[in-house]
Amino acid sequence: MNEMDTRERLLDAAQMLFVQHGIDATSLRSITAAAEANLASVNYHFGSKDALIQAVYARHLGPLNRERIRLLDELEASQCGNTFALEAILEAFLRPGFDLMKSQKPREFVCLLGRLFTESNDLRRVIINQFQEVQQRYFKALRRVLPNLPIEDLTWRLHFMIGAMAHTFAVPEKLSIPSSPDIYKIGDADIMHRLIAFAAAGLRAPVSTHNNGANIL
Amino acid sequence: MNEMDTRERLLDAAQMLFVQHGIDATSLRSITAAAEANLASVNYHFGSKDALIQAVYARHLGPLNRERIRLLDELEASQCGNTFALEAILEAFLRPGFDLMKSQKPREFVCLLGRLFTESNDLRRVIINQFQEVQQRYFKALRRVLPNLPIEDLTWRLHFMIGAMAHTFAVPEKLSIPSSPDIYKIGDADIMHRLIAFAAAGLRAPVSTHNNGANIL
DNA sequence: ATTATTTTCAAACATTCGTTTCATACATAC
DNA sequence: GTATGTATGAAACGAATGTTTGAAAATAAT
Repeated sequence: MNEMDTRERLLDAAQMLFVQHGIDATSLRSITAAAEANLASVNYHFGSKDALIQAVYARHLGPLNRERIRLLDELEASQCGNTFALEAILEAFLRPGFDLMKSQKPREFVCLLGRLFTESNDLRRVIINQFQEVQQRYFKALRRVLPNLPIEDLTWRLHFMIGAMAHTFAVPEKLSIPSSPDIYKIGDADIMHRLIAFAAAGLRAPVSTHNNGANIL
Repeated sequence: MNEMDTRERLLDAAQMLFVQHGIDATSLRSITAAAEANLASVNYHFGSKDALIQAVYARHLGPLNRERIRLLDELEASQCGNTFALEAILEAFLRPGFDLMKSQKPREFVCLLGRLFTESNDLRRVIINQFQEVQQRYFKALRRVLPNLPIEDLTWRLHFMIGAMAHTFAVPEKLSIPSSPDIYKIGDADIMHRLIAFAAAGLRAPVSTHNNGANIL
């Protein structure tokens, strides 16, 4: 049965080319050429190009969100009410994504994952719906840990954190540092812990009453 | 001279359609149809589709970055060394973008601005180069305000903040709140101040020595 | 071995794309 | 008025796209 081989090769090739040139700019011919398959194989195995795109996402997105739920279940079962609960919740949410970056091919996927929010509106809503259960579970967990944070503030701060995460996933190059020509080699786990520290502090920030920032004009 | 009218109408139509369907998925025919112009007008006024895309960005991106520089100049001239200097720097950086959201057509542009980092690799690098002066200026300013923050941490935390900003610009819908059916009406200035409070706290967070997060496994 | 099913292949399908051409209308300057 | 440079118009160009077709090849089942 050579079917699964071709299917997987098509998914891998599509994923790589989507990262490299974007989804819309990637043709079926370039995909099948990279996968050493026939042009018609995409329509045979997936039905259409759109179905192939969805399949590329579905391959890793389901397990990823399931892992996020599992880690939160595990955390809530342990019932540790210490002051680090916030960091623990954030790690449960972020770790599954960062874990994908450790191996080569899944690392390409997190790049697509980061771009998901800015992809064409049609595809986005289809896939983000699968994200709602995760979203609701973590929202409730965070509200329990941050009871004094107004719900609107929690909403926006979660929005900011997801933006930071998506940007870290999507943009491979960091900000180029002016005074340093070298590239910093940092493990993926370190990035995750930096993001956790950043987001935790941001979530714990005092709520601005009206105009907390200094007026610079 | 009807020339400028057509040019502007093409830019407006292109901007709107780019936001709606993405850049690659938008054809010259749909642009010229929306602008009530002839198909050949794009190639006449801009030379090519790529040049049109660059023109759409260049129309607002130049003034935006210049304003960021101007506000930082103004801030550094005032030399206020109080504890709110960090928030003032962040506001100088963020305000020009959020100000664009106040009027209708520029608001469409910030959506493109947020997507810029995840656009096709060719266009991105061309435009991001114009961002380097801004980047270096603010990096130095932040290093002065946060002298104890290691340079790698500052780099990553700036990366996170830019991700939060880009995500806020690019994604119109906020996180849907489970326990609240209504949509929160918040002014754009409030969003900016929320982001400033979030990012300032994140930038001031204590540096994690090695593994600051709680181990959830 | 023969049938049935699945997978691959080359070729062509009809559209759509960005771009070009050349003629026409319009404005301004001499 | 005539000439000149600018803008718009309709039509066509070649190339590339996603999809379909029908036959050949390969695999599985009887």
